[in-house]
Formats: sequence, C-alpha cells, structure tokens
Amino acid sequence: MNQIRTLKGTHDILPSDSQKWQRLEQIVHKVSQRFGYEEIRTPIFEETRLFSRSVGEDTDIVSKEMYSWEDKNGTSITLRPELTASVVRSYIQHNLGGQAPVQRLYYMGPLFRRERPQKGRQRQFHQFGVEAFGSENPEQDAEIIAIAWHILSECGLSENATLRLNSIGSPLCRTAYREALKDFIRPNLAQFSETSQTRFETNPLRILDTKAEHEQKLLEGAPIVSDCFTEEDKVHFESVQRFLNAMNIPFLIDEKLVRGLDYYSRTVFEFTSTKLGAQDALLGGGRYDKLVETLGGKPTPGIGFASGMERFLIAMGDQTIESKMDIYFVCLDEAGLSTALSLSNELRHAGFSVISDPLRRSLKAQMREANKSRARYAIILGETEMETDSVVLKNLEKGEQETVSQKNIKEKLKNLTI
RNA sequence: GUGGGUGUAGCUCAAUUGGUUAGAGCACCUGGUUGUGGUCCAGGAGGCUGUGGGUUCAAGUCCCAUCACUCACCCCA
Repeated sequence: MNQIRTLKGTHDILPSDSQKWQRLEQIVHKVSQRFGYEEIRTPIFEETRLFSRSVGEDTDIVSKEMYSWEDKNGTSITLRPELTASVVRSYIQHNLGGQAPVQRLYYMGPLFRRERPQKGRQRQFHQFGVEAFGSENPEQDAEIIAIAWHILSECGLSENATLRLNSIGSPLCRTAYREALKDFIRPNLAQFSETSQTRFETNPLRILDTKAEHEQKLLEGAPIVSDCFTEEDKVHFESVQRFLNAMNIPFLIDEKLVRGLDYYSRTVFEFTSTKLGAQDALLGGGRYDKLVETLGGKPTPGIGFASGMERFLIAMGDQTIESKMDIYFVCLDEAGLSTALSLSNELRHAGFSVISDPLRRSLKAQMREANKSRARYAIILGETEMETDSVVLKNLEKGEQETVSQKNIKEKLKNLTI
C-alpha cells in the first residue's frame, strides 16, 4: 500500500509558507480596500454552462482543462477555473447593479484547471483579482491598473514587472478586424500549423500569439487592430494611456497582446515578471463590456484583472518572517498543571500569546523549546513556586529572571510592555 | 496530450572502475550531577537507495519497465 499524497499539481501550504501567503493576502485586502473595493466570495463550484458561456467553448480552459462532473440531479457542475465569470454571475443574481451604479469588488481563492504542472502553474492554484462594474470610461481602466500596480509595489515587485497594454477594440471593431485578419491570412493558410488553422475558424486573433517563427514571418504586415478602431475606441485607448502617464505607471504597448478568454473587449493588459520561468504572467486582465449581457444581465460595462498568487510568491522570493511568542509557559510538576493552564489562559485573555508545554519533559527540554519558540519570556512553575503561589519570570533575551507572585504576573507583564 | 532532466535519512547532498555493515551536515531526541534556553561537547534515533523486473559471484551504481517530482512545449494567472 503506497502512501497517500497530494494529487499531481496540488500542494500543501505548510506553516513555513503560510506566513508569506498571509502577508500577500493582507496586502491585497489593504490595497483593494484603499481603492474602495469590497470583498466578494463565491462558491468553489458552479454550473458548467457558466464557464462555457463566458470563457468560451473553444478556449483551452473550457475545452480540455475543467474538472467537471454530473451531479446526482443531472446538472453538469465544474470546479471554477477562473473567477470573473462567478463574480459576474453573482452581480447579476443579486442585482448588485441596482444597488449602486458602480460596483467595486475584489476576491481571492482557489481555482482548478487540469493542466500539466510546471513552474508557476498548478492544478489547484490561487488568484486574487478585482472587478469594477458600471463604468465604461477610461479612468476606470486606469484605476484597475493602478490597483494592480499598487499591489505589485507593496510586494516589492514593481521593479521587475512590466506592464503590457493593448486595446482589442470594441466588439464591433473586433468583428471587422477579425475579417480583415482572416482576409490577410487566407492566401497562406495552408502554411500555418494545424492549431492555427483551427483557430482561423474559432478564434483568429489568437493566431497573432503564435510563437512559431515561420508563422510570425507569415504574419508580417498583417493588419493591426488599431486599423479598425472606431473613433471612440481610439479616444478610449489614448485616454487610458494618458491617465497611466499621469499616475506615473510605466507601460509598454504590445500589439500582439490578445488574451485568451473570449469575453474581453477594448483594454487588455498583463504584468509580466522577469523573476518567473516560462509562465511569466503575474497578472492579466481587461475590459469585458459585453459579458454581463452575455450571461443574461442588463448591459453593464466591466473591467478587472486576475493574478496568480503562487506566481506572486515565486517572484517575491524568500522573505521569511519569524513568528514570535510572548510567553512560553514551563511547568515542572504534574501537580502544577491546573495552575499553569489557568494562568496561561488568563494571560491570553489579556492579549499575550502563550504556549504551554504539553510534553512534561525536563526543565532543560522545556527551556530549549521556549528558546525555539522565540518567546520573549519564559514563565516557570515548579514545586518551589507552587508552595509560595509564585512563578519565575525569565527574560529570554537578557537571561535575567525574577520571582513574581501569581497574582501579580499579569500586571507585571503588562508593565513590561512586551 | 508531447518532450527533456532528476529520484539515496525530515531537508541539502556524499558513496572509487559494480565489491563487506550506504555516510556527512542541518534538523530531531537524551545527557554533560539537585530546577534553567541559545554556544560548545558526547551519545542516540532515523534508509527495503521511488517501485517492479533483469544482467552479475556481487547492484545505490549497469539494462528495461513503471511511478513520482521537476522543467519546457501548448495554454494561461
């Protein structure tokens, strides 16, 4: 019988790592709230059609990476492979748009995609993201990007991160562009790879993403999206850039940046990091002005981004934060355990962090443990102390100790302002 | 789904051309006289060398298979 272990592409987050996670989570909460965004939490699984409709049937995510199964009543259920769709579903379901013209939401949590794992990519992974509903104006785009920029800065990543920006135009422009691109490719279609040929029908824009050199050559001189921009698209994109400049957020126009999900329109962007491997996208997002409608809501513009928390943590590197305790409670005598427990508890009520040793080992062993816990103080309760209703309070940093009555220990510690 | 790399103690790694009982550091445990941590010293525990087969007098070492991990392709965060 071989050992049971985590499934491929899933990992335990052990205490040595969870501190880093908590730090990142705190930054996300803090920065999002600083911009007036509120947290939304949606279920881990949803109806399958939510994702197929929004993300797109032909995307890799929907066509081959979802964990789906049939529930006992016959509905097809899927572990969420992304979160924008769920947030939009929730926005519609609870008519959030009716409560305020602009809804600002952020989220974090696990997502599931059945891919081959590699650096920065797992089957269960975590994202945080923000979404803003209700404004189609470029200042909203700029704000969303600014949130991303702030979080990256707080994590110390802005130095090694590059913002790639593009506009794929309004849905109208997209249709026109799609045709123009197809017209351009069609004469040489036979020279493209099989996947590109499939995309020619399903999602021609994705062909632009190709990394194959000979295909890149064939694409030279292809029409670019901006050729098909409407006047509004153009003004919108220019305004986004102007606002980013005003906020001193550096960016790079990347005309090849298309983004894989079907629902994007106009602004798309991505932050890449030099600290990652081949999967170098820390964060990606864009505008999705038609998505709410697609999922059955009232036409409502929206924009947001999602970012991979594992990738953030890789990019952030090792920055161990040592946890500290206030007090390590050492008890030397079984007869003293009740007193030890009650004193420890009292101190915790007073706000101190206290570990009480549960192994009944020697004083030496308990003191060693106290030292390892990085506690500032050890409280020792032995036979002698029991007799006089006192404890020994030892300052572990200075090595000094004194006897304090049990009655006064709480006040004593408060005065020491741990 | 396709390719490459790697599997020896909890972790990081050793182990001559195949050759006795597979080692070290860190971590862990116990001690170094009565009830005191870190440093130091001594001792201890911990491995079916990923698994299964094969070659050989002899396999951690060579061969095959399998599994796992990992990196990359694809795609994405």
